[in-house]
Amino acid sequence: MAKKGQYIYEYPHPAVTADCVVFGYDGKEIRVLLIKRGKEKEASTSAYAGEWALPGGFLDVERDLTVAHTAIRELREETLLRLSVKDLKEVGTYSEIGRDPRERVITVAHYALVKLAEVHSDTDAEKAEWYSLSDIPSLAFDHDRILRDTLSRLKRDIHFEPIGFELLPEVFTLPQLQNLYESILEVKFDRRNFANKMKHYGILSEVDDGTPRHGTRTPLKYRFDKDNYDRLKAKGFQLEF
Amino acid sequence: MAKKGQYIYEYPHPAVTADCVVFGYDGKEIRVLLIKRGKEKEASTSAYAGEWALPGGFLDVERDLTVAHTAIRELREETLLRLSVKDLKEVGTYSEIGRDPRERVITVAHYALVKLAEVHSDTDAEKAEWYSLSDIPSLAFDHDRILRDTLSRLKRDIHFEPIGFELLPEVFTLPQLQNLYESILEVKFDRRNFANKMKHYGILSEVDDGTPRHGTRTPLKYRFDKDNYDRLKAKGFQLEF
DNA sequence: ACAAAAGTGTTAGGCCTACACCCATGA
DNA sequence: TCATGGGTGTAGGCCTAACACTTTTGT
Repeated sequence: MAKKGQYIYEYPHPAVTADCVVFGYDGKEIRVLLIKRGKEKEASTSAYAGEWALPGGFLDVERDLTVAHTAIRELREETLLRLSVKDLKEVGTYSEIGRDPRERVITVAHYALVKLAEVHSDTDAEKAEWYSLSDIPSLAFDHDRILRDTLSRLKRDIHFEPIGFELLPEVFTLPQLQNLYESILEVKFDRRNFANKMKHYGILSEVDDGTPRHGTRTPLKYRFDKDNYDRLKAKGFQLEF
Repeated sequence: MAKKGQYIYEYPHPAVTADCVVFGYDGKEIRVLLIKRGKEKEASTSAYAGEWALPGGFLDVERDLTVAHTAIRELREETLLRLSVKDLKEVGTYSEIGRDPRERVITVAHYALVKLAEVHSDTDAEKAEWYSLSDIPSLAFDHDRILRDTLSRLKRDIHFEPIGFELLPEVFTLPQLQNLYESILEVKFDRRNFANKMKHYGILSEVDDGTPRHGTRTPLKYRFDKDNYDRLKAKGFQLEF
């Protein structure tokens, strides 16, 4: 962060922060990465000390190229998770007077999808934790609202974006994919129709891992066909459900 | 605005502005409201003096409840257009270092749809002007980019929102509605299919204005059935095109 | 042995798309 | 009278949704 000192303006300026809702999928349900705010009395930074919050922090006016950069920097510092700006989607701005008790703070909320299995071990640093959606504690500031809004956004985006790509491991099964959609949208699909539709899009390629497969009890493995997906997306499509 | 003085912070703070892309429909094409930036040397406010820009301005840290309030306040001051916060949709945040030559300025872009016919006369105040999309001058700051982004957003939103409600007068004709969709999406539709689909949704009610209508040369008049629309929207629908 | 998980194909109905003619008005 | 604009209906194709049985594994 820029060094502490005296910064003088002719008119009052707000502080700006970036927050990030990081979603992961543990194979069963969607989880969200939360951090525990430091209890230490660090002067003015102790608002909502000890409470859970979305990862995020103050814009470094002199160094952060955009607020998205703020978000990834804070994410790295607070949770050791290394994302890049293109992994983030902007959700919206929260600017109500009084949303931060210290001073006027405007935050820009983002969200990101990560392959939980692959980052899991990196992120137990410090005080970050993956919470199941059904189990979210009450959050600092207006972060409850931000999380709710972001969830609706995710539900909408899932129709247009390859959510599966980003939340599932490289190789996955159809039941996993279906379960992912079902848990985000909170609905149930017919197995056969789901498979038909997915195969029809032509964005899945079967992975032959050698195992002979006698029965059908063990699901087939697939991988996303990124090329086909990109081609499809370019022509403007949507995954219907 | 808050009174001028000396405002001191321990860390540098950015300035925050809100901008607004106001779309209107003149019965033929979509237009955008632009303002001409003051030429007068008002100290630091003279960036891009004399150029066209989106209406907008600085957040009043002490008085604007949210950045959306900033947008409607500035809109009123600069163009005499009176909108309310619920008329605005947030498009996104623009925060690149250097996007404003004066200091670090982060802007939150919004858009609004207005019934051009009904506000037209109020807005010729000062230096505001409605520009056809095919005729946009080059704009101050990164406002070109903001406008482009907002247009794509509008094209997306049109599938989910009752754009017609907000851009057309109370009473309108099917050809008008079709032309509106066609000019936003830059495509052409089959007249019969368009009419079938629209009527099928059940959100149009025919307006009987007494005229006997011999031929079919004069189009029928309709009004949106807001109740039906809201009901439809609540169950989650989308206008397909 | 029984319950749970996964693979697979067909049919009916609805929605989208393509398409042509008639009438009235204004030039 | 001719061109333009606007209203109207239908048939075919595609996509969606509903639906049952078999196999295997684990308990």
